[in-house]
Amino acid sequence: MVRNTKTRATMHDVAREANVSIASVSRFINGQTVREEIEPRITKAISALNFKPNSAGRALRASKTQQICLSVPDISNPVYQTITKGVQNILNGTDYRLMLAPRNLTVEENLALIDSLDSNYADGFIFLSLVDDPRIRKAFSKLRIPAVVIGNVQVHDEVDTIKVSAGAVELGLTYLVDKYGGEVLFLNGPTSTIPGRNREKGFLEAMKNRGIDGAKHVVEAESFDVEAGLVALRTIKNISKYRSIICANDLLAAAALRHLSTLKIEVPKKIAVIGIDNTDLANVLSPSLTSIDYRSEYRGELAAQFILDRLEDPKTSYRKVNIAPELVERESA
Amino acid sequence: MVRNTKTRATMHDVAREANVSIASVSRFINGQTVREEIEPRITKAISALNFKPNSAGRALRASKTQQICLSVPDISNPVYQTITKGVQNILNGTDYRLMLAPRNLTVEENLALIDSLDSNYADGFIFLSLVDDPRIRKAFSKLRIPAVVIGNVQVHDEVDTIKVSAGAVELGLTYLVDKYGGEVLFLNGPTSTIPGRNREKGFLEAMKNRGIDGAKHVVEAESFDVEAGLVALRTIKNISKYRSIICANDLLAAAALRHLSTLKIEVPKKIAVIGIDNTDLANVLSPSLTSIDYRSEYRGELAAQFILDRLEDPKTSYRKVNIAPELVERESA
DNA sequence: TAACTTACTGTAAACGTTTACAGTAGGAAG
DNA sequence: CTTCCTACTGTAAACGTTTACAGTAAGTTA
Repeated sequence: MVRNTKTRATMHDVAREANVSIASVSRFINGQTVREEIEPRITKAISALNFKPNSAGRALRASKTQQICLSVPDISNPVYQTITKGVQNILNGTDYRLMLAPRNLTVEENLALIDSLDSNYADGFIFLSLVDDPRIRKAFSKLRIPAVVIGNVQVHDEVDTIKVSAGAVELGLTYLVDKYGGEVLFLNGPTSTIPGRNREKGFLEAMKNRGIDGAKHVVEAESFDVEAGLVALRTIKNISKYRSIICANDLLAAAALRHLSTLKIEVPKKIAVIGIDNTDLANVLSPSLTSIDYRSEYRGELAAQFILDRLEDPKTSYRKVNIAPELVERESA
Repeated sequence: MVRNTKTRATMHDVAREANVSIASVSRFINGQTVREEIEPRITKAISALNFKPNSAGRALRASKTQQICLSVPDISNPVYQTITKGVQNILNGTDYRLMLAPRNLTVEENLALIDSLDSNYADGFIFLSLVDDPRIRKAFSKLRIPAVVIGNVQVHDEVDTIKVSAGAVELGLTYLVDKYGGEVLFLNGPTSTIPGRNREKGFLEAMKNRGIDGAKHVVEAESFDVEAGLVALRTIKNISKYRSIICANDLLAAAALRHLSTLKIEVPKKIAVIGIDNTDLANVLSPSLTSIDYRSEYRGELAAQFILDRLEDPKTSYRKVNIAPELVERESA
């Protein structure tokens, strides 16, 4: 009954207090059945000593950290916040904790992160990178824990992947042309990123199908944020000749709305605007933003669920999911 | 030279390969000096075996997890994202990892979280709660790791705290009245939360100083988000009688802008709008939002720095910082 | 030369769990 | 009655580090 308040009670203390072996305490805690008689003794001892199992001891012995590492390019971007939230939604019901990795905007940051996972601080890895590189692919293939990839980064096949299918830009373009006619401007993010490349490709192909050389209708921002979007838009001399703008994400669309508002060009009356990602932002902007939804929160939830499933049963066959884009109409188009 | 590719190399393996004792390997890794002759042997063995120290072993022996737990009410809110980013900014330069706790909107969620920290999975705790409760205070006082509190939740004194001083609403009110005159509406969040209470108090006092009973000029949203803001605003019959609206955060301000835009009431020509928090949102909205800055990213950075400082030297005297509000003028007021 | 100091090294014991294994008690089956 | 099975139990050995301690070699001082 001598309780040391300075240091935490261990399983040994509980075992002594309950007058059972430490193994029984461990088994009881981990949900195995113990003799009916000793169960209340253990419960009592645990609460008397305020015992909580030590994560490190557990992790060391069982080689399980109960942690999932989530890596997104940049937590400033609403779409990654939404994905993070999705992951959290699922993890919170479990006894897994969420580790938020440092941002991974560059190849080097990605490599350092993937490398660090060798220190065994996480049981699973949810990976979302905007950049692609053979070194990333190689490092990734040496990973010793299950991983889920969100997005189109190229890695080996032994992972669950949640991709977004390519049709978003085409979908938006069709909508804009059908509804408004006229010329369409594509405000893209950097083509050094995977989505930048893919979305440009989607735009050019869709334009080609219409017999137009899309290249003249693209303006590329230096990054996927509002500032860069504004800078890019200011390079366009005669923006009024466009009937609509499709933007590679909602932040760029926000930039477009601001730019047009500054120029007193009415949206969508004069120029219609569409974003991609359908983040929380879309409902906050005025006019509210018509945006192409890739179900970010759901993708986060899916990723977390895939990891949990695989941790439970490593033999599960690898799942390859494609999320179809869906246009959500609001005021801006 | 027999390398087992199935299981990770341990320090023992490195020691054997380098023909030194495991203690020397450990010391070398932890930056202590070793005999000049053996240093290259260890380095070589480490890279040959691709050794990475195991976090769990380290954590168990050294009672240090190298993890900081961050708890914010709800990652959906831009202001907490910004704070998270600030924390990340500081942590990324160190060998500490960031754990993102589940949301803590309710008292129960807070209690469960604080309780869970007894499992020793984090070395430090950054705590930001909207709700206050004696049980939280009590649980918090039993915490065995250093903590930093962001915001005005009541806990014991042996923590570093980063508060925001009360003047924000007063500041905004003065600005609005001086600039526009007329009546001011205060769109508040729930008064069941700490900032809701404080901001209401600030508003009522500031109004009283002007000889006005502020109570009639307050509308309370059910939560600090856009939807709730819109719902609350719709209950106001004749909004045109107000010359300006001050909102308890930027999301509510976004709701105000949307509401006014729907009603075709020009901002700031007919009604001016001010938000609080000066989140990324402010620059994205149109008209861009005049908002009262509490330096969220900086607060996150400060919190992380405080934790690191205290982990380095537990004797550091407890710091109590107050962040003064600062009005950032943009288009909406 | 010896005695002392300095600067390092290796041995071995932790840290707090989980779990293989051997053991035991009690009931069922023969 | 013995034998077998079931359902538990406790002992003790890990897991991979860090670190107290004792030991040693080389350099310094007298």
